[in-house]
Amino acid sequence: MSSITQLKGSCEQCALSCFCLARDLLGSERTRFASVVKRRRLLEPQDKLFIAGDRFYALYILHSGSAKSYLISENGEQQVTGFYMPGELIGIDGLSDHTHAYGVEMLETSSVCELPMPELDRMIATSWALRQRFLSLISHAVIEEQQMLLTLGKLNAEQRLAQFLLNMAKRHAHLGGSAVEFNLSMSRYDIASYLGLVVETVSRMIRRFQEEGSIEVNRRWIHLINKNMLQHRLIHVSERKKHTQKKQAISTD
Amino acid sequence: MSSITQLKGSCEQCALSCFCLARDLLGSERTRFASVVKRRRLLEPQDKLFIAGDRFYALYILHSGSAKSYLISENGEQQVTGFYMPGELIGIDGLSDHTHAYGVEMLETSSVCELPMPELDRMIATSWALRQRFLSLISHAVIEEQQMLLTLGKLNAEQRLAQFLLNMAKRHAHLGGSAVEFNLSMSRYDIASYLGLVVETVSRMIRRFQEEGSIEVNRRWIHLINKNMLQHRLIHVSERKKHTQKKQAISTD
DNA sequence: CGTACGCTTGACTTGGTTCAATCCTGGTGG
DNA sequence: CCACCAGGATTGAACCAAGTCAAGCGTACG
Repeated sequence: MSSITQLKGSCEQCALSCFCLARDLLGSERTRFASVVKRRRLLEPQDKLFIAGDRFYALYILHSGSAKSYLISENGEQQVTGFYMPGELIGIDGLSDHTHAYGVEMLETSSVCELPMPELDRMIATSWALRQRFLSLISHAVIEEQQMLLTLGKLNAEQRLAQFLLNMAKRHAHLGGSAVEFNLSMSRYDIASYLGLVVETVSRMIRRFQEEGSIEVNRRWIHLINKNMLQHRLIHVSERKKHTQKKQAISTD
Repeated sequence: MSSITQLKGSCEQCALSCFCLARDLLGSERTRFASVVKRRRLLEPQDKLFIAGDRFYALYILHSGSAKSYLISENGEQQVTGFYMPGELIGIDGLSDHTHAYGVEMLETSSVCELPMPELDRMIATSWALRQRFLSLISHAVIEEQQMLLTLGKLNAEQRLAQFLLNMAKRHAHLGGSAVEFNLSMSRYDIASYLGLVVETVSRMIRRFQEEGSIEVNRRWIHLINKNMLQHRLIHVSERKKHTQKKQAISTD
């Protein structure tokens, strides 16, 4: 297949290297890191980078495009557990027992840099900067997931969507895009699954935000007109609930 | 405070070392690991090992007792994000930006081994076995959290509690305890928060399991009489839901 | 001994799901 | 070029699982 491109030693020219695992590497270390990148794989929408149960042998950096990770529940439903954007590390679920615990599927035409674990491990051992960066990225993934546990555990549908949109905006901005206008690469079904909702609820919440003038939407194109209104929802409970909370607040001395 | 005990070089005698970060270390490496353990801290119930925002400087291994990690939501509610049992690694949320992202609070009188990061990092760099074990534990934490995202995203209250009880049983068994009889160290409130439910719902689900004879409960003491009945619920939809579906199917003609 | 707190229980309410119908829109083939 | 179709997305109506509210129980502890 022509979906494999040899790109050894291309990290120096890669515009993404200021975001990815190589971010903090200088001169010779960056060159050495480039040699760890075995190849760059080109993938189409719905292509799977790996699925649950696959043998783990490499980590990946998403170079372009986007992807989702997902688990299949015991009764066969798909639960989306995360979305990946360029520069992000994919595959750390395999480090535990050399078998992937979840699957990763591309949302659009994408390319990923493949980092075979033996080579990467050797460089992690010897490069302090890479080791710090690597641990930092893993730790960040843990924190993001914890945040998501809070989202699923405590927030209502409206708040979950607001959080999701603000998070997407932040990540787009981080990559140099607009912080208020962007295209979602995932379907409403993926968003719903990720947020622990059904697709109808997502649709209704989007409409609600549009009607109040917080956002403008056209299919997958999103324009955040008033971020504050979205942020406000995360802090304050919806109007109806407020006076019951006041009672609790008084007893918090 | 007398809550600090100097225990340098005690890993060799530690019964837990076959579970913890030192598991795969042999002879001299294990001795060296013992010197990384700066001290063992003794903590009382409700003591905080660290809270969100604290500066990160060490990782910890829970030596005895148990703990919970938690986040505080923007409107001040506590979300329990995980429980720790002996041998488990605590504090990886700090590796990202040297600040703890969540808090960890003891559930009972506990002791933790403190591993200052600079020393641990040096050993991770030089010991292949420790590095593998370390990455494995972190990866395991990621997988556990992903599993929890599925739990919160797809399972109903009954299934969440069943999953929780089976998971607790498995972890107790792993530590050499009984797989069917154990004491929970956390309150119903913590369980409810962890499972994204309210305490009343947890109470009702416990009663439901007792009434059907799956479990026996006395305060925090749990006896799993019929694990299969609990496991069954994770795969199949509850009976009550089934026949309401049937009823609807009948009334559709 | 009493009181505070963890836990349980019952009655009621509701946010989000389910079911069903319809509307887009992009791709395909005649 | 248009007709057709499939799958994503939206909308409305009805329902129910879990939350809320309120009351009461039991036990640990000062």
